[in-house]
Amino acid sequence: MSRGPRASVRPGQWGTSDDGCHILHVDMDAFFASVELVRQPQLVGRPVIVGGGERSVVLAATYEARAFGVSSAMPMARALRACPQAVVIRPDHAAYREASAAVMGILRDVTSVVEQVSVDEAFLDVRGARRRLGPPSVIAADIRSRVAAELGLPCSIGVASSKFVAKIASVHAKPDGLLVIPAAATVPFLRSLPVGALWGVGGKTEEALERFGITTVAQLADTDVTLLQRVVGKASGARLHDLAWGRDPRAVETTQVERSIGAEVTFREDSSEMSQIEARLLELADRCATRLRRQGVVGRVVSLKVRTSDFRTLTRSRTLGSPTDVARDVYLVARELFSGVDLRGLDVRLVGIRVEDLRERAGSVSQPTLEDAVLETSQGRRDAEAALDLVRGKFGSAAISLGASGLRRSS
DNA sequence: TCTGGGGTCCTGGTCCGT
DNA sequence: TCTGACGGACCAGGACCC
Repeated sequence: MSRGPRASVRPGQWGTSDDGCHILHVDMDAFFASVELVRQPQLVGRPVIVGGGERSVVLAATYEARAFGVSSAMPMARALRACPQAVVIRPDHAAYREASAAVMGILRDVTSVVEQVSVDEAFLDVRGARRRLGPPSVIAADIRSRVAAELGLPCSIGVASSKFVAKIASVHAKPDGLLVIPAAATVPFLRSLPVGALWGVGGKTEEALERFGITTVAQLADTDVTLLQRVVGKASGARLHDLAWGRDPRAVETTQVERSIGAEVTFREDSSEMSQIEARLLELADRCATRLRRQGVVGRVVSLKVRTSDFRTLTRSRTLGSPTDVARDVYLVARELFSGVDLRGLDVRLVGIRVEDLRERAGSVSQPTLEDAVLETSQGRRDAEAALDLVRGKFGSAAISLGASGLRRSS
């Protein structure tokens, strides 16, 4: 579901040699929509939008819908105005996860060096597979054939000498294509692109660069790095300059460490009702804590996000004395942080909770708090919530939930 | 036009200890 | 005891990605 800007590129325009091009970027085309077309083949050829209700945005759209100007991340209301005849399907994330696992299974047949970036894309380092399966471009073509034949899903693949260039190549290969950027053509290829094609250049950075007359990767590459650093910051400036010259030493990482776990929700209607907001905070804390326990991690920072009816986003965070995976702990901190937010009389549109600074639960030391002494032990609360996990595992997540009454402080 | 939900990373400000 | 420099931790916010 890449959204980067593109230039017009013909297959083979930059050459066909895949020497030194050991990185593949596999990107599923309109993934959620494609999965729905497999499930409902009668919709093939029709404009289909996967998205939620009026206040949500487009998650995926078929190319037939895109022809009407519909694009991912567009507000649903606007998408439906652009394409009123579109078939709208509510997202079924479980189905997409299942399809994603099947795709990743095919990729891991090719090589064990697979880095799954998101539900619909992955990097592969195919150096170790060359002798067995052939050159990278042949491997890429085989992957596309297998994914199409076994799962009925289209994907595009970029083949290049680095992750960043492979990623851009897959964007330019869409839809349902394959693009090789030979190592020797890397810099000329990059120089042909608009600056927004670079990873890390979104709307704001593009505007900032444009003020200095930088609209293409070529212009950025030729700009003094210290000037870039003044415009977009020290770290970003150096990184963008490196990328513009095709310098991207990142390896394909097979293990990824999660740095935070969070959940957020947008109210159907903006609200100022404290009981409603607190109920949502409790749900979110429960969702975060459940995932923390499932992954065997605890977090030391609780961060609250509040979006007001004027679309202003505020964040507040607090570092805990000891890390936690207990919903009650997370909820109480989030509620306290919320009480300190100045809403300026506005209603709340969204609330979110994120638990950060994660570490292995086994290795963490949990210090008893004063509250533990007054109420019950943190371990006791954790045990109770772990019991809920078991019930949910057996009867489904809707079977039981934390109640606000059980979490109320006794003070 | 009217903006989801899951994340990561960076920057700048403040506070505190040395 | 006061002052300033410096670095690290923490915090809030912004930008970006899928």
